[in-house]
Amino acid sequence: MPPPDGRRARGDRRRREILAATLRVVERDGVAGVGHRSVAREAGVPTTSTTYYYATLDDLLIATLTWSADEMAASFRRVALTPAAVARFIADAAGPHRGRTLAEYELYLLAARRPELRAAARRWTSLMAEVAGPRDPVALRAVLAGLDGLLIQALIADFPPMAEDLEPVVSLLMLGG
Amino acid sequence: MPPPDGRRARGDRRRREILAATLRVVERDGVAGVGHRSVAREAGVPTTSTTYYYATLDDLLIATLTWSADEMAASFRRVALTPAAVARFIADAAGPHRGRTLAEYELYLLAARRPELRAAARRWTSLMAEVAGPRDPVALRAVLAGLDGLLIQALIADFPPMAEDLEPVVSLLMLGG
DNA sequence: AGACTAGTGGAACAGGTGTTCAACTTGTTG
DNA sequence: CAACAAGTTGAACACCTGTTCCACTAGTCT
Repeated sequence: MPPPDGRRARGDRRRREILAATLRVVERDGVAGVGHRSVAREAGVPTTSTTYYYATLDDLLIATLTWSADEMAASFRRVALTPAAVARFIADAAGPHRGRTLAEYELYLLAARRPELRAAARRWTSLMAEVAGPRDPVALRAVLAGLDGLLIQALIADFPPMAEDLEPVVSLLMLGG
Repeated sequence: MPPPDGRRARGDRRRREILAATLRVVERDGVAGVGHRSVAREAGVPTTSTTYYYATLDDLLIATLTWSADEMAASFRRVALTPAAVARFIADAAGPHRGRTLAEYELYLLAARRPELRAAARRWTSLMAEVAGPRDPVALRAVLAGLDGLLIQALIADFPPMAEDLEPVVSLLMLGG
């Protein structure tokens, strides 16, 4: 294997820091708040380094949102497929991880206008489909749609819903299959 | 009744034209594309008239999105509560009325960050709840979430789904109640 | 008639934007 | 060592932004 290049190692670290800073900005101010300067300020680096690692703002945004979607999908993979556990996941997504969930739906909206982002946006639903195995596809679509709807509606509720309140709804949706 | 003031009549007309133009811009380019100049160009009016009728860009955006949400809710009111009709509604929303539906979800996202927009964003779900009457609230929430999810997933599909494909899923969701 | 009001629209201001450039440091390789 | 590559960064460019100002027209009212 090739000897590690110290420069590239530091570069990769900085690239990841910029990505993480961008995600924080999206969580706080939405996609609209992302700019070379705002991200650079958040990451504590000069303005030019964001353009060094991501030629255009679009590249930066796309890289950030797909990365975030991957992380969210991965975290969902660790959820047991019981109504209680899924209800807890939704409650957490709308509460403690609200910013991350918002970022996910910003990606949805961007994907609606840009085909190249769609695969990333569908990541967690297609992962779910894979995990669920070869069940009734109609029931599966119903569950996935229901969970997506519960999530987005939780985001525009005045107070984030509690897992106990979500559980019967989730249960009903999952029983459909 | 007071005699009509020609100036105010024209003014109101222009105000509505600006609103409609803003909605067209949102449909085409998203909330990000809304600016005094882009809207004015779309409406065929000088840049200053948008600020004359809506003091700030925010006012304009909020007025546009809540108006659009009201219209969408009203159009849903005319839908028969059968799986076939609802499936048709979703297919239309993701196909011919795609732009309008996208605008609706831009409002969702904005509402997630701004409490004052939430009532408007929840308009169509609360209207549905009212129409459905005093049914099982758990089943109702499941249906509403399912429809919302079907809509948003239809927006990030590679091809807008057809009503016939949606119908069994809608049917399953509605049978839950 | 004159006074008042609603609406119009061109010009401009101050500030922010994405991106480019070129000089620079630091690390790696022959 | 010299030659090259990777990364760093302040300054600057051209452009676009929201908003304000003000002179102006045209309806309405007494």
